[in-house]
Formats: sequence, structure tokens, C-alpha cells
Amino acid sequence: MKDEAGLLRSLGEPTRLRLAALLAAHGETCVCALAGALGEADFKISRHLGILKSAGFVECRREGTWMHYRLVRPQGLLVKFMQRCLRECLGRHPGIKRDLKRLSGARCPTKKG
Amino acid sequence: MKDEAGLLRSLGEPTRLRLAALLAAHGETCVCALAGALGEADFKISRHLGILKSAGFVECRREGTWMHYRLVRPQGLLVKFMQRCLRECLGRHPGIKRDLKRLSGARCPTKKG
DNA sequence: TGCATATCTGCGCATATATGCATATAATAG
DNA sequence: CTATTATATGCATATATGCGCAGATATGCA
Repeated sequence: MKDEAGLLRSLGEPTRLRLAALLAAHGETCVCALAGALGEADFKISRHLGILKSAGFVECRREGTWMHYRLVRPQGLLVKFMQRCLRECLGRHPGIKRDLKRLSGARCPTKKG
Repeated sequence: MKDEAGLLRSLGEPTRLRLAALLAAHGETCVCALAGALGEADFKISRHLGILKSAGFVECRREGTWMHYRLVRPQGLLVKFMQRCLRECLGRHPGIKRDLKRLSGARCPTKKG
């Protein structure tokens, strides 16, 4: 019960919910792109991603200097459910759509490709 | 975004998650029965139900001295989704099943019928 | 009116959480 | 090695949250 509540609590904060929804819609993304899309400081985004990671909702992969975050491959029913929720409920949200638009427009300053 | 996060945050606490899951599985229930099922003080249950109500997730109806709480008829996509989540993900949870068992065994002390 | 039951709320306290800043770590390029 | 970029973390502070207790409110009944 505590784990389940902890998972929901981790999503129960606007910045983290936006982040999770972006990852659900856009797939693996690096911190600086997420920070650009949300218009928030890098260290703030990094903190919140860390919290989502501790909750077991996202995982990360290093590629050079960049850290790429993505939703975990769901092992439990609740995680799977909430990932679907992000796509089906939050994907249409105006705020999320705006974030997504800024995300696709943004490029990591020094990244190649 | 703030409303959505607030809804998830309201469910992101063990006692409230248990309460919501009980209401999802058992339907309308009065405070004292819920308090009995969870083995917690009445005032604590009342507080948490109030928080779920402020979040727009439950509503209540007075019947004499008793206050009956139930899940709202979902108007938004997220609320509907989370109600389904309670039934499909939490309904099988051992802790919730235990609460449910105690709920069906409990009777409000002075209630008729 | 007076009392009992059910529920709610104000208060104080302890803990948790979010934030901004500065700084630390990690990786890469030169 | 040094500098630069990307990301993470320690710290201080402000705010929020959960808890227990006492007391308030609401309803019903004699």
C-alpha cells in the first residue's frame, strides 16, 4: 500500500506530472531538452526526475554528458495503468501539448545529430 | 495541470488510497464503518475523506447522524480513469482485501437494519 | 431541554517537501 | 591537465502535510 501511494504521490506534483506525461508521449528524452520544454531550471528538473526514479516510475541511461530518461518497462499493474493514464488522459491536455511542442522544437545546444 | 496533480496527490497517501479503494469496491459507506475497517480513529478518517472531497474525488450524503461517502460520478477523464484503477489495480491488493473483509463484518453500533 | 452518538474542526507539533543557490561530479574536447 | 558542458547534490529556508488531542457541531431521542 505504501509503495502504491508513493507512486501516486510522485506523480502528484505539477512539474513531475508534466515530465512524466512528456516522457510518455515523446519517449526517451535528455534532461536539458525536458528543462527547455518546461521552461524550468536544469537542477529543478533533475531533482524531480530523481524523485520519479526513486518511485520506480522512470529509469535513465547515460550517453556521454547527457542523461536520458524514459518511463520504465512496467512490471506491476499500477505502473502500467498509470503509464496508460498519462497517454490517454494527459496527452490531450493543453498544457502538455504546449510542452510537447516546445520539446520537439528544442535542441540540446551542443548535441550532434 | 494543477488540478490533475492535486487529484493524484490526494490519492498518494496510504490511508486515503485505502479509503478510495474501499469506496470503489464497496460503494457508499459511512465514516464509522470505514474507520472500523481501517482500524483508525474516526477523526482521522473524517479528515482524509474531507481531503478526497476537496480534490473532487468523493462526495457525501447525510442520513441522520451518519455521513455516507461515495466516489463521485466521474465527469473528467482522469477521475474516471483513476476510479477504474482503484477497482482493477487495488481491488486485488491483499491489504485492501483485508480492509474489505473487515468492512463487511463491521456494523455501525447504533444503526438500524 | 438534556443527553448520547456520529462527525467535523482548531491547535500545536513533528516531519516532509519544494525551491534557489552554490557547488560537486561526470564526460568530452582541446 | 584545463576548460566546458551536462547533470546531480548539499544546504538553508519556506511551506505543506499528517497526527493526536480536545472541543465544536449536528442529529436524534427521551
